[in-house]
Amino acid sequence: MPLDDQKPFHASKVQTLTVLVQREIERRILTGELPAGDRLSESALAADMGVSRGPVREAMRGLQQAGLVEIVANKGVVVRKIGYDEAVDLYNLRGSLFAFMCETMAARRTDEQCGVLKGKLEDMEAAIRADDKEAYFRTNLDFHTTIVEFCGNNRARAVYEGIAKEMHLFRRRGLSRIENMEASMQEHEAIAAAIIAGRPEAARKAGLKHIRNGRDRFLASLDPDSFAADPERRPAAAE
Amino acid sequence: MPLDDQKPFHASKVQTLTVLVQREIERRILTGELPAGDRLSESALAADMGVSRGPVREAMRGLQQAGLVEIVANKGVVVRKIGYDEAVDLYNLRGSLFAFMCETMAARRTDEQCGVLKGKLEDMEAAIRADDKEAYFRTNLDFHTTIVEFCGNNRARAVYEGIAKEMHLFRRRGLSRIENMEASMQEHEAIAAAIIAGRPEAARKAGLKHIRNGRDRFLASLDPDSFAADPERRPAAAE
DNA sequence: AGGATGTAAACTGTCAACAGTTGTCAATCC
DNA sequence: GGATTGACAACTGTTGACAGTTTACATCCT
Repeated sequence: MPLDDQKPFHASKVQTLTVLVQREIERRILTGELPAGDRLSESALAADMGVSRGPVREAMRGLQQAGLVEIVANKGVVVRKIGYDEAVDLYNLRGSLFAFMCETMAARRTDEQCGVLKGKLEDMEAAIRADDKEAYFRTNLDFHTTIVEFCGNNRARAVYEGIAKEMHLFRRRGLSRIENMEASMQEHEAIAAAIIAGRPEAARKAGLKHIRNGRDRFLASLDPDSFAADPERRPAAAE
Repeated sequence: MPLDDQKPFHASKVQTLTVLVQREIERRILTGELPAGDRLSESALAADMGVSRGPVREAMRGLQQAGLVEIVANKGVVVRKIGYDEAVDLYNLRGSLFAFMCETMAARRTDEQCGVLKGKLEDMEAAIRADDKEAYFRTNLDFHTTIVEFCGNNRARAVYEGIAKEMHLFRRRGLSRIENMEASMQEHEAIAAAIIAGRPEAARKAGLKHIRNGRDRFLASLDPDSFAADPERRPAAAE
């Protein structure tokens, strides 16, 4: 037993290669390192990470179920590409989920949770006063995460986070810019107020409105060719 | 190759073994053939199905992401066991999703879809008049599926169906008996009426109420020891 | 007898090799 | 010249084997 191993704790080998690989590929997809539509070669990825193809294949199976890649038999796996309609669907679904979480948290909230939520709100206000868009983006994310966690429904949280990851497939990098911090902030205040007041229905409506506004802001910001890469998904401009 | 069978056309080999295995294991779990809490041995399953361990392992990875099994490194995979609180969470989440779908369909419905929906409703009425619980159960399922499909949001449908599968993990077999067909039928009529009338908000409320009533009926029907198998999940009756 | 310890069996994690399929590209034929 | 065909290359699907870990059990000591 080599006792020179300088690991702080032995917590190293409890991780299986498959999990590591899946996490790494997911990271590459979410950061855009592997852009949507890219074809992923098992051999190449395996060689790149210094593992065999087994763990890579298993990781792919997980990513497929998560909706991040598509697998075609005997052809390979590609990073999933999301069309216009699907993007709208995802926004709507996420809105419904977030509304549900706001509602649920409003019904179950504790005083401590309210305190934490108020804190996040103040962080955002501070970022606005400092006109620090980067900080606002971060605290904004934090605010959402807080609600998602405090709603207490773990399955809903898992689904929500999965959808959020999926949405990275069409939100281009650098969307961290917030167009209208004040408007966004007002929506956050409405959500927090309803939750803290313990009014589930009001919280639900506020949460839904917030995501819908985000959706509309995003769609409005699209140049028409954004989804041109897969035009066959586009036509259904109805509804 | 004992798995693939009497396919009339050669359309069999486009299916990969992993998919077949995953489907088969999922079937065994949903039918209760592999009960919740059971430990699954890769070697045993592989031998039983006449394939090697590779496809089985890949299938497991997919089932894990779907929430049907849990995988612990170096220990194995067990059919997921759902505690009382998680069951309630799943019902609530499903209610929120179904409500969203009713709302969405009400906003997008076509005349043709309304016709189909009316047809399903009549099928259920016929089953009630005939006092055929089996037929009612079937047409009831059909009614729900129709809404889920016609809402047009494919991602929402996938999530909903995943949740529904997961709920099989705690709904014991033979729950197909419907306690109160008339009450259930009234709720269905309210949903259909709101959708056909094109009133999204009313449809949402009707759909939500329906699942909530189903949840309460289910919870009320529990003998207190139903979830005793994993008592550590029970205590958190607070919050 | 009861608990600790060491050993063996069984199983999971990983890998490398084989088999089958898809897509490409050049040679051939009309 | 253009389309068809056939072989080759690259890749995926599947398998069997090997290595490391966990678990159960028998043994030994107190």
